[in-house]
Amino acid sequence: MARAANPNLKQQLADAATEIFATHGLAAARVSDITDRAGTSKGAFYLHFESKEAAYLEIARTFLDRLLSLLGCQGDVLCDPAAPDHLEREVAADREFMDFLWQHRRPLAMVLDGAVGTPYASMQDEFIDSVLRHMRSSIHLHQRTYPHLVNIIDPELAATMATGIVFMYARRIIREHRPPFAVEHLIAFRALLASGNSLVGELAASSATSVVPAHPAVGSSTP
Amino acid sequence: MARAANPNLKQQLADAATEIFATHGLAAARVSDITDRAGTSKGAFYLHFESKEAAYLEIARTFLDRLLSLLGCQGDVLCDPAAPDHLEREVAADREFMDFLWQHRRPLAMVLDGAVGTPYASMQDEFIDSVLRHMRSSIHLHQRTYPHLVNIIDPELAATMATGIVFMYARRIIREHRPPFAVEHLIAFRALLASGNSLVGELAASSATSVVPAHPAVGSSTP
DNA sequence: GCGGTCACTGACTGTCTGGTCATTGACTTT
DNA sequence: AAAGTCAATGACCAGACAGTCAGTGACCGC
Repeated sequence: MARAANPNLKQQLADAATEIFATHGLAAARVSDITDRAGTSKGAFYLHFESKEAAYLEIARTFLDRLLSLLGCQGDVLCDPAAPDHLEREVAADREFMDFLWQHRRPLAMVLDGAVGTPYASMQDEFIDSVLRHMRSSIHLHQRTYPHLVNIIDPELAATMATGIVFMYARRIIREHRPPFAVEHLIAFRALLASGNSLVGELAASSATSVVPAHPAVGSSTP
Repeated sequence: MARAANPNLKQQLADAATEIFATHGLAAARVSDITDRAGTSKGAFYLHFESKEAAYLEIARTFLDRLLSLLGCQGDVLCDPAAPDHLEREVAADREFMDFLWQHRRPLAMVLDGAVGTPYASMQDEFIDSVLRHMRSSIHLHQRTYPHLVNIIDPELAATMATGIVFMYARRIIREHRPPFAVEHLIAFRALLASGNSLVGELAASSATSVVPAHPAVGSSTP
């Protein structure tokens, strides 16, 4: 054996690359920017990464896989809307998700902003699609808990709105570098759905005539 | 006088540049890509634009100014929520706005995706801020028309949700190159607000006990 | 403390592209 | 039709940067 490799070097390079990709984008990022920031040399970079593009791909993939894994786990935990602590679990899951985005705001910025004009531009779409799918299935579960929900709002609109809230949150943490108060927006949105459901329920109960048909689901958008 | 300049050349160059910037981003766009697409020479490009960056700035600025102008005009037209045709006007304004984004989807893509790592990256924020401001004032007007609205939803959350819907729409037209059915989502969202307002109103009327305090505005987020 | 291995270095190369400018030739004026 | 003007061209230049590789010396086993 000879001198041992620095076990942290690849991670240092990945961290530096994440920051540079997030602020400059893939095309404008210089490998020398990355190695300067990591306090190492260009040669070291190419010992650990095939190319600048390969480094981008590896870092972005790792981030997206973690995100998908988190959303997958949440889906498993929340799959039973009849559980007594389901609401608490859901709020906890939302907070965990928003916190995940906050903790990973640099790779998030990199994926959302960094790869225009490259074969990796589709990663932004992958992020949006993942969140949208997650929200669709989440809203689908809500429909079991809140029986009147389907009379109030088209599920696709609700999922789009929830995803839009997440996206607005993402843009804000990317820009302001601090967690905005808007963490609560997603939770508030869910509370709104619950509120709407119980309002319709109470109204149906207190009124002789069924009012529900007068308020059909708005925004039905199945093409 | 000598030979006359081609009066369309600058516009041809701007159109080509918009497309190239939208697909490649500012950093990765080549001036030769632009001139090839416009069917002209590099020299001609520099007769009309100071530099690649200046061309980006001019095109993006023109787009954003048109957007601001549209939103400003809409604000003027809609400032009287007591007008009898106010609802129709509002729906028309929303459709006009969504259609504007569709018609200008290439400069939109350019502004949203194209300028990471340059001094022009802030234009994406300018777009979001403009829409958010527009939605805030729009929701503010709703509060006069729908007196119970303030009991249902925090105005800031509502504005964020509306902006999120617009953003989701923008991302979709950029990706799919065809107007999604989601044009109706914004209009449906407004209908939802109206619906919620009348539900609370009906419930308050039909119930002896005031139910409204049981459903305070959710997501109050004034920091 | 010596020889061997290999992680790491950074000067160097080739390529790519933003921007320039001498030249061309289309069109006008006389 | 000759002279003059200037829009437009594209070969060229200079600088920047991705990626290479011969060299260095830190660390290991002996």
